Amino acid sequence: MSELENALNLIKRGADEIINDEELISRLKRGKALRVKAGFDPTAPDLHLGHTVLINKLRHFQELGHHILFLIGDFTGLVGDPTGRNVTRKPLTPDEIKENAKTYEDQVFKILDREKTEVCFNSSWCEQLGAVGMINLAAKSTVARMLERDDFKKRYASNQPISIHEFLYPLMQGYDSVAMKADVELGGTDQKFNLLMGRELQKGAGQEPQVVVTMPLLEGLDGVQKMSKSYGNYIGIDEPAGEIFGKVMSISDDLMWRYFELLSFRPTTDIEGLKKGVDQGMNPRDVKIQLAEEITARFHDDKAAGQAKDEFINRFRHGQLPEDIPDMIVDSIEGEAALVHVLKQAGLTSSTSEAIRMVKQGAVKIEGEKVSDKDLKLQLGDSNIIQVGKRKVAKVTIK
RNA sequence: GGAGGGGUACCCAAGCGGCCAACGGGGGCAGACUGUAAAUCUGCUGGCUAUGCCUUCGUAGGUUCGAAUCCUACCCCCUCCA
Repeated sequence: MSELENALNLIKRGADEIINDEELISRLKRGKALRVKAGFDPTAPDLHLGHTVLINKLRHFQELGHHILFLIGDFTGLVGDPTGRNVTRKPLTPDEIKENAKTYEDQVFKILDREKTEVCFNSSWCEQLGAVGMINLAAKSTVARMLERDDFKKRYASNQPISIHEFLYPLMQGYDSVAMKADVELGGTDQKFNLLMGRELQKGAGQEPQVVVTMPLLEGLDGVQKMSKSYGNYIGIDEPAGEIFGKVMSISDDLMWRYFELLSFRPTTDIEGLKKGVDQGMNPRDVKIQLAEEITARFHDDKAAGQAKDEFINRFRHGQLPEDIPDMIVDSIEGEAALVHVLKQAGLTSSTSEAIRMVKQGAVKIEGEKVSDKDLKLQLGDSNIIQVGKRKVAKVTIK
């Protein structure tokens, strides 16, 4: 295979769509490093695996020697993007944005090479635009065109509100491409419209239009909705190793292959092999463990991933208690403390009502013994390991 | 500006004077089972100083022995017309 073919294969891996192939090929043939842009919103500095699908693709480009432009949409952050929410987001202060941007960098450079990545802020050109500039920009598109966009169309059809300024976002994003002279822009499939707007505006500005590469949206832990913080179905890349490992293990056996495709750095041939193995009777659990280990190691290290794996196996396959059990101290009243109140105070349940429910359902164990009496009292000086369900444990001392 | 529809728990969505802490679904949690925090099945899903009490059906008042349900005002969303 030629170098060009190798490059193309890597770029295409997992990608949903490339607009368009020929333009990409002809640019690659020139042999010059391409300016590859991807934008991120600074309102959500906690990255999750869904974001990394895109970052992994940036890494592919980086490995091929291209110039990565990591754009932080701080201007957007100042205004407050209302997309999909009915609660107005409070605009961020410049300090908060700076803070978030820093968090972003810390997280992103677990995947990208810091030395070879240029971080940009769109405020540096958007602020110069001014009201006149904005209106000129707005004149470059039409309402009908905006309503073609799938999410606007859907919201419009289902009587969901669309604010006027949401129409400005695609334009601003497109303008970023002009200002950055992007050769390639990456985004999720939901970004397609915005990405294409970049092409339009670049043409208007006399530039060669950028090649657009869209990446599929990663499904969250539920396997249905896209991974997002607001759905609570995400794996944050800042989470402890044990959490990342466990969450990966909690995805369904079907979803696992999707994660392999979009998140693993293992060659496609490896993954095909694993699939065949499972078809021939290999336990999917063991394959999932490999995936969990790879992903955990990426955001921590091999050692932490190994520990997370051992702990997981001990805990869930052999039913052992975790190694680190937090110590909690709960006050007694007149020498005793009701179990349900202890559970709440120790943070094992969120309310006493929930504690009662948990006891009723047989979820509470003291020193491994199931508790069925919801009126049980603990005595002053008692110190017990209390479990609620499989995942919550604490050593609770009554003081 | 005019006419109409609508705002119910984490989300969707019933209820339209007492039997409503509020049907159903989703999500979440728990239990059983298991090869995994997979799949499947079952249960639970406002709070509390707890056999009772308190808060919750857009907001604020009112009617009533009693309101998510009726009345008034206000706020917000949507549709059509202008």
